[in-house]
Amino acid sequence: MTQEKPEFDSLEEYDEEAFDRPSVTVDLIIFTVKDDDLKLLLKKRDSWPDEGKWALPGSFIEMDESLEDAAKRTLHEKTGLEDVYLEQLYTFGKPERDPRTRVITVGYYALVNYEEVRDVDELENIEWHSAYSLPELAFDHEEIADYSIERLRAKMEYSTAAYSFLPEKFTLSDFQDIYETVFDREFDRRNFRRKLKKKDIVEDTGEKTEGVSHRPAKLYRKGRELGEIVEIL
Amino acid sequence: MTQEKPEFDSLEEYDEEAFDRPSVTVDLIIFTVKDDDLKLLLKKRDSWPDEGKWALPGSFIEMDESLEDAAKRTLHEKTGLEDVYLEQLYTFGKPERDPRTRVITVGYYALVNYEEVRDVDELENIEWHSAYSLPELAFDHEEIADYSIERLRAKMEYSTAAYSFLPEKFTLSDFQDIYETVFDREFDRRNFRRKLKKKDIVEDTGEKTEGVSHRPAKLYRKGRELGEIVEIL
DNA sequence: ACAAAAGTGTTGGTGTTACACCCATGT
DNA sequence: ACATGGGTGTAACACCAACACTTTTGT
Repeated sequence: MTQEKPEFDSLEEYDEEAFDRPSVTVDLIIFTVKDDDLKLLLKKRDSWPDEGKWALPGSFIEMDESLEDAAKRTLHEKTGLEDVYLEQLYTFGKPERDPRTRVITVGYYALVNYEEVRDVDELENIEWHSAYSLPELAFDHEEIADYSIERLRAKMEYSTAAYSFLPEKFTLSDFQDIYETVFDREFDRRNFRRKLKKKDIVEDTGEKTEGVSHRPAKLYRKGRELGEIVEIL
Repeated sequence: MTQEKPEFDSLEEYDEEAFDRPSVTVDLIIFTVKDDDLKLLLKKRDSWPDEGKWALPGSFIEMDESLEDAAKRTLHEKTGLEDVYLEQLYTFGKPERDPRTRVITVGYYALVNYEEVRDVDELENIEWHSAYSLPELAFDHEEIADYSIERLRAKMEYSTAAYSFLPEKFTLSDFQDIYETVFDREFDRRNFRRKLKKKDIVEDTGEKTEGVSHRPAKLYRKGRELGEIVEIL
């Protein structure tokens, strides 16, 4: 606190003096939508501190990988997925956020299609939890999770990130259901559909759903790139 | 790369094994508007690497301070200011971004009123530079600066962050000039003013400018909190 | 025939854009 | 009197919110 504050320019001396360095991790908020519920993947902690509480999956940054690569690696370990929508959320670094040592964590959020995720039961102590009724979380992970929901909503208002939650072919109701789940409110069907079509967010495949006990719905595919900026709400 | 990848849960062992930890810094993008130009504060590097190039002011995180505190400390060192608009931008962590050692940097951007900044000439090798014609920057600071301009614009579209650039009392033209400078384009005066008034972004003080060689302008003050969310453009 | 979800248009109100002239002051 | 920037209203258009009935299929 009262020791010399090294200037950025003098990093060589800083190294020689071996000042303490913080640990740096990535933590992942892995979102999916399933059964009209927004869910995120949590891992139960098996040791001190916060043993038994649920935590966001995370790992340490390795010296030769970028932050995004670390996030992708962690995501792959937990879900078997690659090439999903992934975005840096925020960096959390209060000194007391981890009682063991100084840990700065870079949060990333990922949007995944539930059907494409490797069966999570293969992994010990990993489960999907509703974002709307989270258990008690370890460290400051509740703050991180809350913030990630805010950012997810902001992103989905003006981009096509929602494709991530859907299979290749989907109905307009599927699309709308995602929005109603994530925003936890209803939208007018006619107005919602009009916008999806006018802004070329969806593209007709010519196919229809089969085997449903009501009128079949047209199937659409994405009409823009994943994550492209378009006003949706 | 092929060594064991420690799981988050096993941090105690990780510590004992003394894996390398990255250095963590904050870098600041300190914006101001002066003479119809968007400017940011740069420091000339006086040693390897990139000696002679300009760099964003930054410093190392200390073990007992939060990221935001580190950013405030750095801002104070360079400008003498406290309590300014300050927001985390993004965290940059490519392994090769600094040739000396692994450095992860958390970018923060600050918006300051030029008149309130301590005279920068007191400090060696620190200068304001136009964001629209930056010199060659050290490290990946050009990328950081570019991204910060994008984010500054996004923020100013829907919040009152622009108050930061203005004195307590200002004219509607002053406010508009800030926007025209930051967005590098013109806005219709009547439409712009209508919105500022209708959304209570400005509040009449009853005073007028004095000593100008044209019609005096009404003086306003901020009508909302700094950084409050309101659509402005 | 009934249940279930799909599909579809119009209207009134609101907000946005584009545009031109007079006013108050200092020199 | 001139130069300089300050101040103001309106019309056309685009967008948005609210609203209910018919269609297609499976059981």
